[in-house]
Amino acid sequence: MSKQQTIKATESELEILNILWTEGPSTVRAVHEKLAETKDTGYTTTLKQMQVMLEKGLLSRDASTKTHVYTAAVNKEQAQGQMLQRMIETMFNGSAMQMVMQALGSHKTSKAEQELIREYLAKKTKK
Amino acid sequence: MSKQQTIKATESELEILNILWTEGPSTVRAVHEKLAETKDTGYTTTLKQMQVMLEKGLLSRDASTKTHVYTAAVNKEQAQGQMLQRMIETMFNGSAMQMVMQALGSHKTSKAEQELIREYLAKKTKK
DNA sequence: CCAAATGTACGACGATTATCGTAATTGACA
DNA sequence: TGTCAATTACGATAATCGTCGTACATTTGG
Repeated sequence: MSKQQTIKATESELEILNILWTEGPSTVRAVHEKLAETKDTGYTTTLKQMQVMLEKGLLSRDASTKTHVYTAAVNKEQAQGQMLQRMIETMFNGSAMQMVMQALGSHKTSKAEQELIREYLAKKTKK
Repeated sequence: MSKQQTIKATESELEILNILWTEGPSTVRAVHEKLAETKDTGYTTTLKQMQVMLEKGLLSRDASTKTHVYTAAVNKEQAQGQMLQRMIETMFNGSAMQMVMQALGSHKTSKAEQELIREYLAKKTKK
């Protein structure tokens, strides 16, 4: 069991990881098509990125058929937690609350979202 | 008022920005000393980074005296908001709640912190 | 007034990123 | 079974990052 010390990924890599996390094991073409919805880069770019990510241990793949199938090799929750933690440390002086407040205060977070968060916390408190 | 389109900063730059945000206008030496508490790089490295950040418009400076004084040129709340938003979009499928849940679920977030967040939200709800 | 000491400027270097062109491979099917 | 369209492999390139050595500039204390 290769314990992944610290997960380090760039913005682009995170995008790819997220696609794999939500879509499950996918081909390069599938990932690329998903990416193409928001950005405009060539197929080989995506391919290369995923090959590099494989090298780094961020992805794994099944190469038994012509069209390889890639899978996220890092745990979603763990990766998210680490990213968040890093952000909290470098930008919010280590305070998760400051970060949550910023997230809730932002106009980009909808009222509905805020309401959901409150409910979640209420439930968590009550338990 | 030069509208900063999108604030883009690396991890290192964020560290420097955060120091300036909390300490206020500072000299390179002051920033470097603060940085030295956690990392171990040379003075000129910090200097160069800050010069690059000046170039990029992330910092401004008063060079009227020998020892220049640098100031964060980007708004703290705006920068934090953008970073958060980007993270929410690329890693949490656009859901702030998913992010908050992850942050609260992490064992790195202390009970005390969680309690504070609950209080904050309770107050916000009551109002 | 001049020599340390303290700062800044400049540029270089290796590593990594994002991007892509082109070559090699392979599997399906006519 | 040979061809062709799709896919992967293999660099190459330009940009950015983090790092620092070294040269140049400027105070300031003796």
